[in-house]
Amino acid sequence: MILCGRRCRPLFFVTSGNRQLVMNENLRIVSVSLMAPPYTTLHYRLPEWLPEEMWCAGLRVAVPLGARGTLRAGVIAACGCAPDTVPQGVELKAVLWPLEFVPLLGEEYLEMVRQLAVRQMVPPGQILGMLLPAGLRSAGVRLRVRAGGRPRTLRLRDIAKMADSERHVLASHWSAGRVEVLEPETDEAENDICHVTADPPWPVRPAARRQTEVLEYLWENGPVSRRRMLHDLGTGAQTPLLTLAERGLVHVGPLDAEQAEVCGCGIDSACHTEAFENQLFELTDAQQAALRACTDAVESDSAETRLLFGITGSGKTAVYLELARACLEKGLSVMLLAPEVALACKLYRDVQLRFPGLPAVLYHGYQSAHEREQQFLNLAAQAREGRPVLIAGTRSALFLPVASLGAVVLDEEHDASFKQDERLSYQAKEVAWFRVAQSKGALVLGSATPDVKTFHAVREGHMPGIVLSERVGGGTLPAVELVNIKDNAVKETILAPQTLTRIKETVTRGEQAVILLNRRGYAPLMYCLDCGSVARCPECEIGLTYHKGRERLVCHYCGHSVPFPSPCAKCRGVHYLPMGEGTEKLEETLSTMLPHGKKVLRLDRDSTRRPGRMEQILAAFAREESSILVGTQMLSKGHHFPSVTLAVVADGDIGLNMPDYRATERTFQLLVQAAGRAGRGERPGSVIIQTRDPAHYCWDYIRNCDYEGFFEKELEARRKRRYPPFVKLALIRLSYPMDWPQGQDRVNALASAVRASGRELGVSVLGPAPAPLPVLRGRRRFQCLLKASDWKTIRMLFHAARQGVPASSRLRLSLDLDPVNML
DNA sequence: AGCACGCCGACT
DNA sequence: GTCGGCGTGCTC
Repeated sequence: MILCGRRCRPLFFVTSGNRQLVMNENLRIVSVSLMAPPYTTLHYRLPEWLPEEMWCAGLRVAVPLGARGTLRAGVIAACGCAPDTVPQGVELKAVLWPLEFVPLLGEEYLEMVRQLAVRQMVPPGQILGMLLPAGLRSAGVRLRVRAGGRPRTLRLRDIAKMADSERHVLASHWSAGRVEVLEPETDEAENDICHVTADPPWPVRPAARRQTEVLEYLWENGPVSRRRMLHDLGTGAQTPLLTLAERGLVHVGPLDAEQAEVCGCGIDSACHTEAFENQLFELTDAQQAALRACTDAVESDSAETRLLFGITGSGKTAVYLELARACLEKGLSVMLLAPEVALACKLYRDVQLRFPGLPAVLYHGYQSAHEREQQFLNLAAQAREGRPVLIAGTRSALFLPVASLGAVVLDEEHDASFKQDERLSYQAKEVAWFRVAQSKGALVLGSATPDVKTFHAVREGHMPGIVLSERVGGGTLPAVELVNIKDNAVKETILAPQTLTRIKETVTRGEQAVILLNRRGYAPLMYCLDCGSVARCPECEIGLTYHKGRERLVCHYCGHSVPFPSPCAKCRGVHYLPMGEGTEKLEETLSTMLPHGKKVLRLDRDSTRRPGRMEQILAAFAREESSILVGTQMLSKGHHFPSVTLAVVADGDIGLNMPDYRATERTFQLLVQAAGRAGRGERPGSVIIQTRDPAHYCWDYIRNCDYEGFFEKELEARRKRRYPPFVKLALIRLSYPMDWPQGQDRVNALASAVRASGRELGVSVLGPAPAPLPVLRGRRRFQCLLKASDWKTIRMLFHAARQGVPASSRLRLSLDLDPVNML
């Protein structure tokens, strides 16, 4: 096979007539990865109406598909395919027209796409469909031709209908630069973003079921395009949506600039960014050493990894920024990536503050489609010209095109959200490593509580670790205190009396407190006093959580909800006992207990559903409009409030008993991070952790902020129980619809096949056991845990298992390598 | 995703 | 007898 290079000229000419013809025939077949369904990679002839040398891998093209020749956008995967790679008996269609003059994607980018495709076991087109912004994978573009008299605009499908001679004329205009590719017509349904404008309960008649359905859907799914909503809810939702829009309960339309701003970066004005003015300009010796270690990694002629292990406030960001500058000065690109939009924005702002005028770009998922498209195009152009850029963003920025990547920095590398994404499940660390490996750059992992696997790699000598052990500016670590709540006398709240006292003292002094409770809603369990049953989700069999403000019982796994009050599903009774306590109730309880005039704010997924709400809440708390902020783990990340002197972890045990080998590790990380919220200002802070198990080994390490001690203990436990980093772990998830009678038999049959090939390949197979959530969204779920010495064997096993399931089967199986949550 | 082809209920 | 429902299957 002959692959054309970037500037694709035919690789060779053969002068003798006949042979040249044969060669040209070969060169005139390309394979195209479709970026829209069916996402396959298909072969096409190159058309005679455009010059041969313009086609090359990475070029986006429009191709006809199917009997009616409807157009799809695709990317040329390879040029000059041998005719024998084309399946027999298919008549090749011709590529219709290119979508651009120069290829959007370079060879390195295509290689990344191929790798991802292999790893996810999906066609490359599907990967492209996920990585490129919508406008760049649409065949709906128009061409503006400036030739002769007045310019005309034509759609690509008009070209499909043209006579050959006409196409040749157009082609000559194209080659002479008289044609411009216009952006695809913006799809109104795609551009209209719908979101709820008021918190529940909403003033809607109970009889208006469709309106309630729309509101609940939007509440559950956040701002979504009208297209997606109608797709999910059916076109029947159109009328109720318009009614709601008219009544002002729902906003429909493009997000205006102000809202878009607040959606992503309003956080800047809400939180004080750390005082870089004082700290950053002079690096401490430790920071200098860390910086040197990182720049060495950039300069070496192989790709290298560094762990930057530093407690909160030890000045990691300053090192990142100096590293970024060093890279740019050498003409290399840099990516600074954070696990959350707000943190990414903060990094970006830090860059702007520190190095005004540097070519920096902010990229995250909350930007408009058009914005992302422009960014992608811009970066691709810079990459083609080899100009270095600095990208600050969330992990989705990993997939932007850049030239000569000097370094990728993953801040908070232990964060689980570096693994998961709704559309694409990937390990940011692995993709980042792949990208720096391509350019022999450096991967810098930063964390105060590194992933156990990462730290193990350091200990084993696979990567150098750099320690920043002192807080810049000499702030002290907060004192950590355990409160036993096993025999809590006060039943109304999970907060023990002494905790309450401490909270009251704090707010009376005019200081602030944050309270972490990792359960949203009002009450996680609703107990029917008439029949003694607990309200459960009909789809998931999981307990429904009472949301008081919303007047509904909600399933936290699938989002299904029922109005409350409504009769018990079992006995039609109407008397319930709410049990347990979520953030909503804690907020309510606390506000009745505080001294007069002291207020409570709440930060969780429910209070921040409307665009901009999170920033408003954080800003109000930063302005000290309230004394207490109650919230889920959302509030443990990176925010900096100088007046907070007390952090309370209301239930330190959540997570310790989860069915996940990483539960302890994650509890440790979360709690250390939460502890970092207190005492970041002038006044010393303290932390209270409430627990039913004060003897658990992890508390001592948390109290002393002793990561390494914790690491040793945890590693020993994993060695004993054969968990990563000592083995590779994967989960095969199986599910079938509950109404499928043969389901159980099929699962059993598949399971014995998997166990058999497991024995053959040396993979230990556990299960299948019912998943921790045995029923979800109407499907019964099982999982098989696989332990092997390498990933390849696991993939082989999964491939074999999937071969054994007919395509028509209602049994679904998916492979999760190194599962982040085992639920 | 579209759009074909292909087998079973309420109509001229 | 036909029109039409949407259940599988393919697209170079």
